[in-house]
Amino acid sequence: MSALTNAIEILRCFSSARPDLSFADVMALTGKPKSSTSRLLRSLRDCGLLEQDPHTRRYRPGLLTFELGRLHRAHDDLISMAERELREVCARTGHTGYIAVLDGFEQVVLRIVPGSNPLRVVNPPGQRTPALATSNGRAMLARLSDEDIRARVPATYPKLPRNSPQNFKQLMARLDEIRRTGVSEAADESIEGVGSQGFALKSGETGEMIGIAVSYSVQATTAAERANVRRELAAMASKLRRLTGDPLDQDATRIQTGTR
Amino acid sequence: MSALTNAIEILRCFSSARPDLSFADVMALTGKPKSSTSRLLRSLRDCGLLEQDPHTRRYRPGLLTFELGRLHRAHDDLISMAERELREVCARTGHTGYIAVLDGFEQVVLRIVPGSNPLRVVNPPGQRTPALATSNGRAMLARLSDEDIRARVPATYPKLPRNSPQNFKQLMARLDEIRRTGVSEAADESIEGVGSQGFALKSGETGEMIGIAVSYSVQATTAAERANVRRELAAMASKLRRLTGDPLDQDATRIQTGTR
DNA sequence: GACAAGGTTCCGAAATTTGGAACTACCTTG
DNA sequence: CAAGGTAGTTCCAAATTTCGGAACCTTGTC
Repeated sequence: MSALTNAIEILRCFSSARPDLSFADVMALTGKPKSSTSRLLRSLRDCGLLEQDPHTRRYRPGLLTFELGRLHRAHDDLISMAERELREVCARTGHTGYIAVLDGFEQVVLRIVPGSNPLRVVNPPGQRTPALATSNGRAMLARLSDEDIRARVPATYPKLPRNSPQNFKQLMARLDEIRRTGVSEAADESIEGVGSQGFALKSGETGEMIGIAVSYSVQATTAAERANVRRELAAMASKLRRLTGDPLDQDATRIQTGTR
Repeated sequence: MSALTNAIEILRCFSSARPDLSFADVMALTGKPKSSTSRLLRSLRDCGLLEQDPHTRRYRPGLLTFELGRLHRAHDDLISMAERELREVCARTGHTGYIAVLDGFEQVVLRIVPGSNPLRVVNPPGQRTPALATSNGRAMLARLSDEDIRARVPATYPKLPRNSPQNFKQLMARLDEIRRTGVSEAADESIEGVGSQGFALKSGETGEMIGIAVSYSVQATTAAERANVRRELAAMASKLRRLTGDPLDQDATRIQTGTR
């Protein structure tokens, strides 16, 4: 196991739930002996990947990660193009928009477009959530091959919110539905009372994939309003697929909120 | 030279001026042989610290840096307290506010508070600039010991904009002035026509230091307006020093826009 | 088809990492 | 104040990685 692997293992211990860690936390989370942990933490601190609070002695991601994180946006073309379109839809509908990428069986929020309707934004950029429990997450999964999906879902199926697929079979059923209908929808999953609709967009050029979703309060929206969101998303999906050369664009006449 | 050191050396090649790099760029910038560069880039990519554009094959900071960079913000107390005060000053004066930290002889922008006056923001968060050429950068340097300053300035004094100190002696003269008068001011340095005033804030608890500045167009402001900015900053400095237990707070009656 | 640029793989020598144990520093408690 | 605990560092020989030159692929180009 290389020094870099170890370093990454430590870095991956940090999350929004645990934005800072003590020496003991890191030791427990990585299961490494004291001496190794000590040496590694010091290296990471000295090189700027971690910072240590002088008072509490706890560690947190360092200045270097802040700088590099700002540069990550260079990811431009696909994401900023999608963001531009999403902004318009959010302005028209008043709802909140999300753009995320898939990483394993989780998704990471890249951009948020706050809507005008009051709805607390609970997923700030950088937030990591199981892709199985979101509309755009499932839309992205639906575009993978079945074997790829199987490889991504952990051996022990994760515990998900009540309305999310509770096991692999239910998951595949929902993905199949997305593939058939082209619509990915979620309601009362990650957050009670919040629903969303989403789709996956894949660049024909680079093959990279992002998930785009619009989320709203289930109570505060009518069925008609949700149908309107569906139309807006379908139009956005169609336009973006054309612009980015998404392989799904081939039969551009069909309504494609989701996938195949 | 450890694997981690090499990895960091590569990561530090990225900057806002060069947000993505090719294999050859990295090789040239690090001066490492092909084989080492190849191995290292692959490791960094596999672990998520870098991403590779599938089309151009160029590398850029990866998803992991994005996530960690977001967490770095949790670094709150001192910075968010300063940001809150800065927001009020910027709202009152209409100018743009900056918060930065010192790293070697450079500073990194952490937060920006856009003013209502139209002035293009040229230093987005994450931006790295020589601290010698900004008002708050020099204010931070002024609070270090002379030997510490000497250790930070590179052996060959860097080439700076016309109005910045051109050599070590000039630099020390300006720092001494800051120490005496308590005021740090810059005009027409990094950017033509832009001036700024700043001060350094140090937490009495943790010892960490940040630089706070307000910047404005030199042409579009009167001397009276700039004097007003000075008063605003002095008031903010005084209040923040009290709140954070800054060692400089000892004689809180004096006007302290800059440092001792 | 030859060439160059860009990049990967191989391999033995050399340097680094590992982790147990001993050690230091600093609290807390009886 | 001594004893015990917690937190973390340093040491060292063994084991693992890394290093970099050279040979080897792959792709686009003239």
